[in-house]
Amino acid sequence: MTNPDSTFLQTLVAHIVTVARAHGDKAPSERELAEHFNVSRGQVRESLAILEAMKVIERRAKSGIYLTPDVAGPESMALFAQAGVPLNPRHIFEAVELRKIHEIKAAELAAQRALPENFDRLRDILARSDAQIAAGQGLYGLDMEFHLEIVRATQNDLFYRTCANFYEASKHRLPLYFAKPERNVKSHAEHLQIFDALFRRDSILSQALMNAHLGGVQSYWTEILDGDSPA
Amino acid sequence: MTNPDSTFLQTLVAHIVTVARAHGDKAPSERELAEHFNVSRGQVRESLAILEAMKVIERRAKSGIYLTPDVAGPESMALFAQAGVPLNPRHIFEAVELRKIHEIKAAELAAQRALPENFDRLRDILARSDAQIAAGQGLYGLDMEFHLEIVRATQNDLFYRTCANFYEASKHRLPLYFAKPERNVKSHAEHLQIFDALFRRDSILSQALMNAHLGGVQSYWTEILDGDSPA
DNA sequence: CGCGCAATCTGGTCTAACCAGATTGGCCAA
DNA sequence: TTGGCCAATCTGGTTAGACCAGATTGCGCG
Repeated sequence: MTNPDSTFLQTLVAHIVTVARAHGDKAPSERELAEHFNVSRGQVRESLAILEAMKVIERRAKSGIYLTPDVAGPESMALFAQAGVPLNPRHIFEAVELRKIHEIKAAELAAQRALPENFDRLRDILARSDAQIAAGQGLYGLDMEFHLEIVRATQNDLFYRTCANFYEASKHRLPLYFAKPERNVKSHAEHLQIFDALFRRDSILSQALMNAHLGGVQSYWTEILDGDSPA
Repeated sequence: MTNPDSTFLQTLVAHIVTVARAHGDKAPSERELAEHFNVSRGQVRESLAILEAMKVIERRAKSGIYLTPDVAGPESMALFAQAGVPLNPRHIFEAVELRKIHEIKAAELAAQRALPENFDRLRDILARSDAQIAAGQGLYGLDMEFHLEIVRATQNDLFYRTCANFYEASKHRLPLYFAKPERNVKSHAEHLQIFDALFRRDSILSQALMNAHLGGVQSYWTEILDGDSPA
């Protein structure tokens, strides 16, 4: 998904979904897809293998390709993960809620378990953020780095990977959020506070600050979505 | 990963990891792998595409295939997800901790948000569990269904999918856990209590019961792992 | 001993087949 | 007209062979 040509995967999926709207529907054949996109069949098969592993499609030998019958609603995880797919308010709400579930707990655990190297990395991230802010630039990826490093500081690798996957999936929304300078300044200031609480190993305060921080994100999106078109 | 020939993916990964560890994280070339497993290069490439999407490997054009530089230890998420790969104590600990993070919160939210249909499904699952227990059979998948339904009851689809993926990945460990009859009876009894708390919309109690329930799971694994060989 | 070029290796991509089961459409018989 | 059966067609699965261009390596020359 982070590959250079992950765009192909996305357009492929978009095309497939366009042709086969409902779950369980049949997608174009490999040969058709290959011709449509002007690539070889092998190329298509490689992408289809990934989509199958992601459970977006199902390939039935000698029969065809089908959208995976979905047990829990029309939007699949994979589709959600795609950059460019318009997100509806419900998606945003769910995403932020999940972040809160993960990261408030992460803050609590990180305050207890963070190692010197975690603090070092956090300091480095904050320093770079500082420079970025001073230069009038947005935080973008640095925000993600900061939050992920906190999860990493829980020393739970599985937890870290889960969150990392999730961030990867929502990365494309960052530019929108950090477009406004004042939001960057506010975020950065809050990050500094959180770091302070973590460094003092204050679990309770860390949790509270993280909660407030993410609450801000939540209300931002609410605002945006109540306004005009969703991004 | 649930495909019929997912075994090939597994043996492939096992081979790659074995070889790569000895050669500075560089895996055998596609051509070598193809020959080694007596399959075509296309076949290998399809599997490699999946492994790359899973971030187990990195394919560098014209250079080679490398194990993804692992930011947090040698065992990757994907390896963890594989059935048959021996789990070490750290994995177990992390998995249970992540379950607690997810499911205690899920219990809290479910108590507040569960819809009649969620209760219906939970009742059905419990009824089937009853039958299973009465017949002296293990719970196996029913345990997973119960826990997942609670997450679904939070009405956060993204949350549900995240947990569903995670369960899918650890499914293979269930038979070990539910081999002992008394464990089934205990789990079932606790499930009934949790359902009761949820139905009475008691967030606090639901959380507490879930915490205790998962605590039991935790100590079970601790026991097992302190004992003999990990499963 | 060190530098540079050439042979080699590697992933990336494409074409052209064959296989065997799934699917379908048309033809024939009732 | 209708029912059923068989053959042509389509589909994913899999393989072989070839070409490209950059990465890598190693040999030989200075």
